[in-house]
Amino acid sequence: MRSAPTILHLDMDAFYAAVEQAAKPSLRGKPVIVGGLGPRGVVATASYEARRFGVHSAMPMGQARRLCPNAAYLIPRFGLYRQVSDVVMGLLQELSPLVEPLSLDEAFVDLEAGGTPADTAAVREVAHRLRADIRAATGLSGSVGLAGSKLLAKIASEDAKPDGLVVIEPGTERDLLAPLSVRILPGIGPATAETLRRAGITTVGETVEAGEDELLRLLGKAHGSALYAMANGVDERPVVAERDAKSVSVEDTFDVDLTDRTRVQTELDRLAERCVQRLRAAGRSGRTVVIKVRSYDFSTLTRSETLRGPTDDPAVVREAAARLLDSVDTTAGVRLLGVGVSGLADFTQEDLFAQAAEAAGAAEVAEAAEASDAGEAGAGETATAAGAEPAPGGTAAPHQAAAERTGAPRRWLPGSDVLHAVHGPGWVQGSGIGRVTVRFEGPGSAPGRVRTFAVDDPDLSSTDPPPLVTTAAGEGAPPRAEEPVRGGAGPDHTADGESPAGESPAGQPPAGEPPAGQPPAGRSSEPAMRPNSGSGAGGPGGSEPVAGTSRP
DNA sequence: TCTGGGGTCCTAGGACCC
DNA sequence: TCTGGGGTCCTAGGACCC
Repeated sequence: MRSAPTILHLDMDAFYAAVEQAAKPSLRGKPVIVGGLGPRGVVATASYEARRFGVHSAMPMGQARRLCPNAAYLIPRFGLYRQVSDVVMGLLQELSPLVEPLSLDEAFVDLEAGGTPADTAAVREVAHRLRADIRAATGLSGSVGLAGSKLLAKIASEDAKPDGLVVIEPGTERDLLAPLSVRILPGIGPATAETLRRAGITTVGETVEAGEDELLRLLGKAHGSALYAMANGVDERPVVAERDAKSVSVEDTFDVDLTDRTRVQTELDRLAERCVQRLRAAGRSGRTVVIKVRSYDFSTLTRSETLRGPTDDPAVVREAAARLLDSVDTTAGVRLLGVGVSGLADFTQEDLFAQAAEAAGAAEVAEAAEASDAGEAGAGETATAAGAEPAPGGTAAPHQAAAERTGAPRRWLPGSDVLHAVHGPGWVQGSGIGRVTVRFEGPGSAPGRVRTFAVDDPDLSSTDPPPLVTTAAGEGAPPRAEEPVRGGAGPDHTADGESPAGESPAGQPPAGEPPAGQPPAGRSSEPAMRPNSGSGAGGPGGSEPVAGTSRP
């Protein structure tokens, strides 16, 4: 525990949705929902405007559509989000060498390790400047929590949302936590909360009163003692800059359950290939191959096999996966398949050569070459799979790749960027029945017009997203009104932000019109994402999901 | 239109070894 | 030819997080 609030937690506000709003002026101030658009998709992020309708992360997309039928529904574009994330993480790196990213939109920073004086006024000033810098560099808002531990810093940033800054002064932790639900503590999910509830424990204060012995009895050793410490505001976890991944995995949920055993095997092979590509891209190899099979009824099983030594050979992983599948009955229908590799070791390219030479297996080498060729054939899909981020959407990609190979009509995915020979840059608002609707606007433009084309219009092509902020200084971001610090009574830089996390669903919209009037500039390199929606021929209803039904 | 995808950590039983 | 007691590895499942 620290005597000054020098641990910072940054959480970008409704990140994916906010990026899309920054990129698409006509969506600013409107409900935007990013997630899988297939029949089994879920919400990844809902903008604050959409949250007012009750839409939230992890909600099935069908339910979101019922609650908020007029929202713009968009497929996630992780390449773009990663670019923006890199900018934000770069700003954090300037504050301290100890930056621990938790995801694309969240990170801890140890300000003390970065030389910030250990007093509240100094860290508050750093956080204030950080938020302004993030807005200037990305046009987006982030919420910041400052406290003496990770636990409290994260609670503080949650309390600060959206677009705020909350400081929790060391010494106030226990009193602040006592009335809150146990669910705010990390590691307490639905199941643990229910176990505690049955024991009459619902708040953090009641957790403390129950005592450590009782918690150990209820939850076991590791969980119980961790909970007891946290409930008392004790959290000594350090900010850790870099952690090596311990496993790599890929999985696909299918639009329709797979029943044909040959198809199941084919999909498993594909997943093994994708998994190995990711493994290799990370320069790693692994010893344990895992497959995951989710059945029609959502029951899930895993099977694993540990090899004699680490591998990154696609054939080896594919064959292990196939062996594992032999022991699984799939006749009733497979909803999801996954392949993973764990027990990771560092595996440099040199090691690979050594291994290949040693094995002297010409066959092995040939196979590896063949596999990497096959990988390149997938173009956009491969680029996605090679990234560190999940492929978007709930639907398997193979149909799309197949469509491109056979010259079938292109799919225009909602939200994706396009370029028209006459009208310039825009984005796909929706498509179906041989038509595609494009809105012509970009991050720096005014809200644009909509036009409709035939899906095979030769003037229309896919393109990379333009950068959100194209300025070099200049009048980049508009100066924001003074920071809306919560609970901060008094101008003194001392304790504020004890306002309990109420999360009013009617909170202000994420303010922030990014700079206007900038011409869209150079390209960035977003890998083409083709998560595919709908299954090849004759999908249900024969039309595709349409984004942004709101009228111009 | 019920429930994504990529991870981490923990537990528990059995095999195996000393 | 009644079984003690670790320690480690492997496998499977589950809770949790973003």
